[in-house]
Formats: sequence, C-alpha cells, structure tokens
Amino acid sequence: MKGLTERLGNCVLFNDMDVKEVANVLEKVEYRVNPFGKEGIIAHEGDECTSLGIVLEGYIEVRKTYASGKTVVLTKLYEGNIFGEAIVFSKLHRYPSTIVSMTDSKIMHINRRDVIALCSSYPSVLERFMEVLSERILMLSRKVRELSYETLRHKICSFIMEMFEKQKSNILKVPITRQNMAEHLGVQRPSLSRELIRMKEDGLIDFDRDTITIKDIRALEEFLT
Amino acid sequence: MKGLTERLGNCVLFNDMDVKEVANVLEKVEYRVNPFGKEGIIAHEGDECTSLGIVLEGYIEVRKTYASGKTVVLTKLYEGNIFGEAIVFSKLHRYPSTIVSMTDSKIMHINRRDVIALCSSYPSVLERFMEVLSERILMLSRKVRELSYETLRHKICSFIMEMFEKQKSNILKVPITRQNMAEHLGVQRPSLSRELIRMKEDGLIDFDRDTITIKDIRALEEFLT
DNA sequence: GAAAGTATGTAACATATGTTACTGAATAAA
DNA sequence: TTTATTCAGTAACATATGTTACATACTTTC
Repeated sequence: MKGLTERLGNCVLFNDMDVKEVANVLEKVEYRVNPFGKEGIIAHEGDECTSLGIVLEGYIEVRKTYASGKTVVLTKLYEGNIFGEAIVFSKLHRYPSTIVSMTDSKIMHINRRDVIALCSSYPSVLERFMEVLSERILMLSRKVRELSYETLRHKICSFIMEMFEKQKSNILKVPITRQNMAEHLGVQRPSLSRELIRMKEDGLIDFDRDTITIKDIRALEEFLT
Repeated sequence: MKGLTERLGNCVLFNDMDVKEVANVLEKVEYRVNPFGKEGIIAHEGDECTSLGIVLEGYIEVRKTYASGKTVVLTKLYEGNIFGEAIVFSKLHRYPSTIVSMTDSKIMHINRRDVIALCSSYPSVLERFMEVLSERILMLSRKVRELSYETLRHKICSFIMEMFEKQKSNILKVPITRQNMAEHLGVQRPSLSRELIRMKEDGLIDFDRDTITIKDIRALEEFLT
C-alpha cells in the first residue's frame, strides 16, 4: 500500500516537489485525513466549505441533487485531484453541489488558513495553486465566449478564424470529419453542411471535403463583432 | 496629488491593509511604475505577460483587435483595478487582447516571481488574490451554466427555481417587469410571454402580471436535468 | 477492380424563437 | 373621473436550426 507522501506527490499542487519536500510539508502543515465508504457523503450541497479537499485514494463524484430526488453527476474526481479550491476562498463559501465517495476513499482536508500558511511557506505550491485557478479561469472564459455566439454562422466564423490563426493560410486543412466538426460546434451535421453551403453562396468561403478556403476574411471577421 | 501608498491602498489586493502596511509593502517588494499617455499601448495582444498590472491612475481599456482593423472594447479598468492576474500564472502566459490607456495613466507592474514573494510575505494579499480568482471562477461557472440552457423553457425553469430557493414558497412574487425578465433571460418579451402561456397550458405553472405560481415543481426540476 | 462500409451533401418537413404590430389592462397624471 | 402612458398578451409572419431520410461520393477491404 502506498504511503501518504507518494499519494500526495500525485496531487497537482505538489508535483513540483520531490518526496522529501512532500514529507516535510506533511510535518509542517495542519491537515486531517478522513476515510469514506462507498456512497459516503463528503460534503452536502449548502454546507460551509472551510477546507480544501484532496483525493488521496478512491474515486468521488460531484453531484447536483434536486428536490425531486433526482441527481446529476457533474464531475468525477480521482486520486490526486482537488476540490473546493475556488469555493473555500470565495465570499459565500458554501458547496454548490454534493460530493459523494464512490468507492472506499481517503480524503485529505486542509483548512483555509492552513492552505494560506502552506502557500506562504512553499512558493511552489502557491504557484501550482495559482496556475490551477488561472487555467480554470481561461478555460471558462473560452467556454463563455463560444457559448455566446448567437448563430451557427458565428460559430463557424470563429472556428475558421481559429484555424486561420494556427495555419496562417487562406486554404485551411480541416483535420476532422464534418460529424466531429458539428459536434465541436454543438450542432447537427446537416445544419452545418447547409450553413457552409450558404456561406459559399454568399462568397465568404469555398470548401470541399477536407479543406475550407477563405474568400472574404474581412466579412468573416466583421461577423464576429 | 495622492501618493503611491494611497493609490495602492485602493487596490483590491491591498484594501485589508492600513497605510503603514502598504508603505511597508512598497519598500519590500520589487515593482515598477510606468506612465502612459492617451492611446498608449500598455500591452499588445500576443505579448508575453510576465507581470501583474495595477491601475494606479487613469483609465484603461481591454480591446480585441481584428485583422480588418476593427476593435471591440471588452472591459474598462479604473484606478485600483488589476489586470493580467490570471494570464500571468497560466501556462501560455500571453495577453489574449490589447490593453490601451485611455487617459494619462500610471500603471504598476509586479513580476510573476515578485507576486509570489509578495503573497508569501503578506498572507492578507494572498487571501485577497485567491478571493479575486475564486469569485471570478464562480461568476464564470454561473455564466456557463446559464448559457448552456438549450431552450427558453429551460431558462425559465432555472429562473423560477432560483426564485423558489430564495422565497421558499410556491407562490412567487416576481419583482421585475416582463421586459426585464426577458432581458435577464436573453430573449424577446413576446417570446417569453408565449412560453409562459405554454407552460401554463402544460400545467407547470400559473401566472399573472406579478406572480408565478408553481403547479408542478417535479416537472420543472425534471426539465433542468 | 468490385463490394461493402462510411462520410457528406441534399431535401422536405417540424419546431423554436425572433420580429412587428396591435389590443386591452393597469397605472399614473391631470 | 378622465386622460395619458406604460406594460403585458396576442397574433401573423419570418428565420434558424433540428430531424429524418436518402443519394452520392469517397475509402477500405478483399
């Protein structure tokens, strides 16, 4: 059976560290480790979140429970994953969903103030923590932008401009199937085909099976604004 | 003219601190202050972001520029606001947009490693920084959720369930006009009226000008999943 | 090179929501 | 009380996209 040090070394917050440093952290920092059984509730929706959680062993699910009793799985977390990292530092620090252990599991909890202490003492942990939060912000911002496009043509324009940025050519190699492209844009394949044809008719692009040729980049950009 | 200390005291990262502590920070921490004129470019889209920015004086805009030359204002930042806080700690630390000074302005820059040092030395700054990032994550998550609803009925169900959580009653007082409600949900007012009527016909709700009565909460929840 | 399987384009129809304009009800002003 | 103003519901029509089915073109396999 693996020791606590190795388990923790897997965690995104500590994987800059070697075994010795992790052992050092475990000596210096306040924490607690709680075991949960299958279907054990790690946190209820609405509970105060006063600590950062780290999955040391097992696998857990984040679930939204509705008054009707129906539940929906939002995320699955495995060994080394953390949870509550944004909640614990927010003003209204309450869990927005329920966290359930799916197997026998061991969960490490570090209180808010001890996370602060941990970050103060170990800059590498601080950096990793910041990176986790930052990447999350960028990912969510991207998602908001994508979801904000109003029409299919907007989405296609954005998709084309992204490829253009990468390939820096007016003749774009489309590396995925229409089906995949449609899924990526969140629409039906025939809808995508239809709109591509319309854009061709409107003189914006030309296309065949695996390339899209930009005919009027101005108009494509104009569309995105 | 206000001193640097007072200016910095306005910043969200330092407003737990008194004047003395801020002065202390200014002595201990590496930073630089750059002046910009009207329309001066503080950062170009694509530039490496190696430092956190703080607006000490003046007002600046974050803009997306398209190849066609067209620009769109994404955010406006005023005295005390910070920028680049997520970018600087992300893996690909490049500005996704251009930052322009709109007046004469003074901008403080603190390099990534000095932000780490600052946070290590001053737990209150660390806490505030974490809070800023966390609140941003929660705000964006909420936005993603709202944008993800597929139909108008989904949006209305979500709106109703939110009011239900607050008012804890099946008879909900609607505190805003239909026009506002429609704007809030991002649809046209007649579309909203029409869908409310359909939901009444389907036995989900009843409503009049300023109340909505929940008739079948199960079905409303069911819909959101 | 023929046959089978898969991806794409196309068409007809269904549905959701936007758009515009109008009517009647509620509210405020005179 | 009357009049004016704002707000909500309603209806007719336009448009975007989903849905389903099918035909055609490409790719793979033998």
